[in-house]
Amino acid sequence: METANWTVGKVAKRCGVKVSTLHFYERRGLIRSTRNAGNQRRYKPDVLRRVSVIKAGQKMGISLESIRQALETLPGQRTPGAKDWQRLSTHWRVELDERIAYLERLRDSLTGCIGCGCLSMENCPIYNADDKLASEGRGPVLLDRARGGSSTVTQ
Amino acid sequence: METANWTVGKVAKRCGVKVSTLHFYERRGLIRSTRNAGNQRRYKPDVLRRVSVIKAGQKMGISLESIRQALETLPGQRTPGAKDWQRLSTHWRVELDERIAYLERLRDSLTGCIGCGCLSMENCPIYNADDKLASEGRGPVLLDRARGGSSTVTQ
DNA sequence: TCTTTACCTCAACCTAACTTGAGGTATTAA
DNA sequence: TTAATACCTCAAGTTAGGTTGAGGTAAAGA
Repeated sequence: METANWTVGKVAKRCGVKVSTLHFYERRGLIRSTRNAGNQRRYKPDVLRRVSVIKAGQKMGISLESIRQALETLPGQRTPGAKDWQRLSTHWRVELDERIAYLERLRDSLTGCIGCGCLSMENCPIYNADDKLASEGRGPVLLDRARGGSSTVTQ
Repeated sequence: METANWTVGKVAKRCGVKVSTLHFYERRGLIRSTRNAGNQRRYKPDVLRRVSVIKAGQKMGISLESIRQALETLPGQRTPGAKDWQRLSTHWRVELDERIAYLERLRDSLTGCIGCGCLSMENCPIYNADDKLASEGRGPVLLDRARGGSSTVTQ
């Protein structure tokens, strides 16, 4: 067991996130901490890698909840090693591939549309492009803010 | 001027969105309607294409606000024609290309990481991957829900 | 020792993109 | 004509991913 002696402020600075973000991640079960005598958080050094992984996952468009689930598969007792992180990144690599493929299909459709100027529901291939990823429900978000409620048509 | 005789319910059904979504889009200035004697919305047929464009843009990861701005460049008086929609899709095609390129860079970095199992802040290329797109501020979202506040580190 | 800086909790706020519901009016079909 | 839909507005709720602030305690350095 490694010594848990990183304070929340140090971790925040080192990882480039705010202290409040670390609190938030802890509430969400993405990272853990122990407390010192004065009830202050103390982290084991592997928290640094965990936060990196969280940020990397977010860049790939993976939701915090999915990241949490991925982190959950890491060994709880021993400190995760290279193999563990490899498994994780291999998994995400696949997701990233799918995401890229989806956007490429969209791009191809769009290229078709540029010719006809359509982009219209009835005719446009882009509208009917393979929606597998898009409709997969609780998928991730990319590069920015919310998209809100499901677009299911209960009508 | 085309006849504005689409009711909100018809448009919703045809476009696969909820009535409340159309109300919402109107409040946000993405679509417009006129009212009949009984204060009910009536739409010109080009609203169908506008909604398609909105949905296509969202699939590409473009925010509603950016979509609004794009739609704003369409002719207000005459009904937009093929040329107008072409200009729009050409513009988005570029954005989509950038987005794909960003994810590909990320994928390449990740591939490197799989070898070393790192994914860690200090060493991992993915962590320091070109963040141009990601940090461009109010960019769009992809395929799903919110990611929330900016990740600027004011410390 | 004293003061500054860091930390703690909890509640409330923020944005995007919608959805839900209440209370009431229009339109449509039988 | 009447009942069933469809529509209207406005306020409030939802989710993700955080941020902000108040009120109070701990630790660190001069």
